[in-house]
Amino acid sequence: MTTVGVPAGWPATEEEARAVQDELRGRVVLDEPGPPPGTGRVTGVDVAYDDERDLVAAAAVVLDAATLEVVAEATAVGRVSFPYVPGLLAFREIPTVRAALDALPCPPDLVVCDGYGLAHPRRFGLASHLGVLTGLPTIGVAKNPFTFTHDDPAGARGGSSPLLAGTEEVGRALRTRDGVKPVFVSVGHRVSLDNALAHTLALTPRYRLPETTRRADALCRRALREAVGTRAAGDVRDAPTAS
DNA sequence: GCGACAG
DNA sequence: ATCTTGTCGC
Repeated sequence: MTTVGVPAGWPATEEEARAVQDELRGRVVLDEPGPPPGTGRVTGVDVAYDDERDLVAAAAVVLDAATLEVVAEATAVGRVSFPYVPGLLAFREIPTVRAALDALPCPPDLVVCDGYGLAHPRRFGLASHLGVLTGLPTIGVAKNPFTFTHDDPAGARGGSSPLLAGTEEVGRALRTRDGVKPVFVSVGHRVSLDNALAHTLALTPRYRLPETTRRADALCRRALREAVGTRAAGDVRDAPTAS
């Protein structure tokens, strides 16, 4: 199991983190359609936290895009690299997520993130940031509309409506299940919005959330439990004998 | 100034 | 994200 420390030079303040976003934002590629939905492999990434113990666990799960069966998976555990600040989520998740991706035995191809890409106060959310750092095509599928506005999409699966920052479309609210709250899709890096929506629908044959994020969520929680269990056992072993 | 705010 | 039991329903 890979263990990750906070990378050298990682931003320590909100000001530094925002400056990094402003600098890297220009490297996002928006004029590529990305891989065709339903073909090749699609990787989901997610992270679970134990702030008390300063632990983060990340998982990367590779699915066959046609069958949605698991092809490969990897996890990594690390130290919390940044506090949760709306708009700066990437600085909290990326080091451990990258370690998990690096630990995969095969190329990640398209990466589906649990959060946003372009739909971000500075148009550089987690999915875009991860895409720029890895060079991989990425999209973001979030569970909440963040600060953005949208009309309620048509009630049937496939219904969508623009996700708006003022009048600018930064993503789409997409209904993945009939009559169920939509998910919020935005482009990360090297994928078009229409393609991101098609991928999201291809990954939701049964549940609201993409199979990629469901699998990654389950795996990173398990990895965190195991890491905590290991640490707790060590603490007990190393602790002074109680009276 | 206050409240909201991906995970 | 995380704290948390049972419960209603397909």
